[in-house]
Amino acid sequence: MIIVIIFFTFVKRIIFNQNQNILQPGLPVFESVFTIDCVIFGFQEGELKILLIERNEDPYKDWWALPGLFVEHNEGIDVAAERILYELTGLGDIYMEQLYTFGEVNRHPDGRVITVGYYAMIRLTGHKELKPVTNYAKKAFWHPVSELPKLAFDHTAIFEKSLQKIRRKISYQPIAFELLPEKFTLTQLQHVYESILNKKLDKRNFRKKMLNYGILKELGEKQRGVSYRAATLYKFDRRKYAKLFQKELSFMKED
Amino acid sequence: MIIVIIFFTFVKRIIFNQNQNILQPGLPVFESVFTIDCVIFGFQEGELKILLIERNEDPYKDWWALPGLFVEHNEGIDVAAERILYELTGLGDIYMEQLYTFGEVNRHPDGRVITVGYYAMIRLTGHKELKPVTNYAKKAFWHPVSELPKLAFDHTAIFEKSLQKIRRKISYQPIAFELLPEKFTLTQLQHVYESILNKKLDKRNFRKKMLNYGILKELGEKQRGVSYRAATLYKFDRRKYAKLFQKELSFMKED
DNA sequence: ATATAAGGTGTAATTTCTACACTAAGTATG
DNA sequence: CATACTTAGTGTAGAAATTACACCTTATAT
Repeated sequence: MIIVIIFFTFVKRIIFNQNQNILQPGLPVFESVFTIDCVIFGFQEGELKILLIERNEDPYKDWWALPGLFVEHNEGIDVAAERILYELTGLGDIYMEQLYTFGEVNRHPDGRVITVGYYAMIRLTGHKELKPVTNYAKKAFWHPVSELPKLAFDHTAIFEKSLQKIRRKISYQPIAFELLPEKFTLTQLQHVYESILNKKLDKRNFRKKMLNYGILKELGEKQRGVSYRAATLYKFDRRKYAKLFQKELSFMKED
Repeated sequence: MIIVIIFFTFVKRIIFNQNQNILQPGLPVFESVFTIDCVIFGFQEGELKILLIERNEDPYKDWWALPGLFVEHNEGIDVAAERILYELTGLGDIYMEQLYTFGEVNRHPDGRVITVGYYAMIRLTGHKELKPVTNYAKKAFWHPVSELPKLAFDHTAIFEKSLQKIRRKISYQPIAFELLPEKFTLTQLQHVYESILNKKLDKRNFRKKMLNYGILKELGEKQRGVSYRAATLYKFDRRKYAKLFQKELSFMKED
């Protein structure tokens, strides 16, 4: 009996998945289901938002959730993250970083599912259309982080971890531009910081510090179409930004 | 034929693993094998070391590797990390933090295996005996990070990531004590920093800074059994350390 | 022309960081 | 017991970064 089962198990593997594991006998091998969930931050209407989907599948059908799906056998997890985000929201070519892996036994009601969280901060101009490409999601929608709905699974915990992460990150790397349009004012930039850190910053000190980084390039232009006095527009200088970033990295690598 | 295979697959699941996944039909579910690898830092003979095992199983039999094994279905990954470290090295009750998840397709020669890296910094006094409890490992041994052997799988990359992580970490949190005995001298502490950061630090500035944190308690005692002038011993003040750490956390949580 | 709302600017006090070199104290040796 | 040796232990001045703080300017709307 047992032999028959083992035999069919192997046949199944060969048929369904060439890349399936053939692990040494003697090892207690358990296979698990593996997903990726994405926390995508955007800045819209002066607020920090994240991208949620409305699920179209059980469990948690009709709930809001982070965009997340299963990882396939023939794709690395970084690549999988990009595919998954695209399939559920229509957003492509988004570079995400790994956040944390959530592997509590009961985090998924239907069985053992381990998930890797990814996060990114993106620019919302060019108004990318949100439309799920598969039908695991009914729709995708930006929600302000200040008033998130209840989320499926442990997604609230994943979101909170990602918020902690970007708070830390903007404190030692000036990456807040990623949330703004190409051209932005210093006040807009300050608002991004304030909404991530959730506290007010001093205007003069903020400007002094940002300009001192030396990665902002003042454009000749002013804001257009705004009531009251228009502010100067800046963009960030990729060359100098790269240099600063390298310094940051070299601090980490330090030989 | 296919029906028979599916049937036996279910039978196998029921027999071998009660906790197996029962996931909704319609989803393209691929199961993967899941492991944890641990990077354990220690400080011995004035050097930063990590704990390696000599593998007793294919693939990479007889190679040096990070202690790592499969995660079981009924254990969360944090718990699994502790179990795995114990089984391969005999070290128990070690609190580890998650490092990163490595999920490249071909990182394991026998199939798709995703691994979660964990790391810890531990105190080597009380001379914990290293003896593998299972026979997946022949032995466990401390290796200086300055001259590591070639490691199995992508374990060298995992190690490098962990080194980056602790470098960052000691730069904003004074956690280097974890590597030292209960009572230590400031010079010993400085050596720990120097070997992690891999650069010389200024003695006076280092002492000033450490004492300013206010988490070191000067014991009345001096070093014993040392040639030449004995240095003052310190231990770290858990209460004040906890306070500082809370402040650190509250910076992260910030409401 | 006037009111309104945001843009934009400087300084002083404090704290933190960096660079730098000599004396003190205990052990080992002859 | 005198001397050599080795590590312990200490302070200061200049530079850089951080903080707190308030008013005038300028474009638009009425």
